[in-house]
Amino acid sequence: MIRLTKQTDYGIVLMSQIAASHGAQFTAPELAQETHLPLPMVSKILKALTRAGLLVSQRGAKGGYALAYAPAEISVATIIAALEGPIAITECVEESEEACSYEATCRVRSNWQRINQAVSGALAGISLEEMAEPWKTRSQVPVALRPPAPRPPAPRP
Amino acid sequence: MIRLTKQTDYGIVLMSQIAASHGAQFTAPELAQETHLPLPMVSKILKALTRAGLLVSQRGAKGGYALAYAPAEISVATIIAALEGPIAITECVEESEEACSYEATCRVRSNWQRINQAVSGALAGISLEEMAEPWKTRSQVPVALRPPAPRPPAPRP
DNA sequence: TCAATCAGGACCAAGTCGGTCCTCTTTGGC
DNA sequence: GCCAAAGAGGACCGACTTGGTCCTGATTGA
Repeated sequence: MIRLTKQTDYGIVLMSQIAASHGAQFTAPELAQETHLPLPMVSKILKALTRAGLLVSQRGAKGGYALAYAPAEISVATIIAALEGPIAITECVEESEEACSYEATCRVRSNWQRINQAVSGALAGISLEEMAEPWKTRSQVPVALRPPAPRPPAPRP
Repeated sequence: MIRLTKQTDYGIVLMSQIAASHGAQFTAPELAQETHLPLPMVSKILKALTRAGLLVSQRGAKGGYALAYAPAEISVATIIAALEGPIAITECVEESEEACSYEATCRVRSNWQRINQAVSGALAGISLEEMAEPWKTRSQVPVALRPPAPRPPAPRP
């Protein structure tokens, strides 16, 4: 299914939590408590985000994690990419030019790129800053659109 | 990762193949041959698409599958939904109101809806008709947009 | 020196996916 | 009326991915 892993899900929650207190530094246990997520998981994810360069860490006593960039500069797409690699809706859009054997005959190949761009464009259009505050308060138009989506065929009797 | 299952991937390929020959009827073996996908898989997927109402099937000798709607009326989102259920980027946007236990404290809950809408909007904006022909030939603007996506932070040294 | 923190793996149970196969039912042609 | 071609519907299994835990270091401030 088109679904983020829980790790990424949690990662966005954590980043949002940090973003909500501008520039503050949090320890893993603090974040685990505030988000009600299991500490080992939180710790694991924070490490990954640090390795990816989205967080900066301070070791030792009085240590913790803080954002490496302003919330407005970090998009949801970036966080996803940090935790699970480049967004690739399908194997055949992955950069690894591992030549899918059907490439020559596959008529949709080029269109996968397009779908992928649509999705990652949508995700790149949402910043951490926006994630940190409830949606309601924002007067926003939805990000991706095109006239009324083709009405989904009703389930046949 | 944000990735479609192969079943869905193949499903879109198959639907596109059928769409490319307007209204024609194909047998599973024919489609397997044209797309170079394993027959049992093809068969399985066609059955699922039929059950979902996107294809109509004709049993018996001279049987086969054909589209239930015009290619322009079927969106990629519809196909995905048919094969793997409603698009839900995260557990907490699933309709089943299975009350995630953190709901009260989760600050991003409402924003997941938004991400989900962005993604499904992007997918709903691409029709099967477009998938059936190579991208190059179309003079299209990308589907999902918003001004220049916030530049992704460069990987830190 | 010690306790608090982060870093980096190893490890495992459970679930999901990709793929195959088998047995029915339906239908058209001879 | 019989047979072959085709779809319908499952059962089944191996392999991989995920979610989650735990352990052992390395740093650093008090």
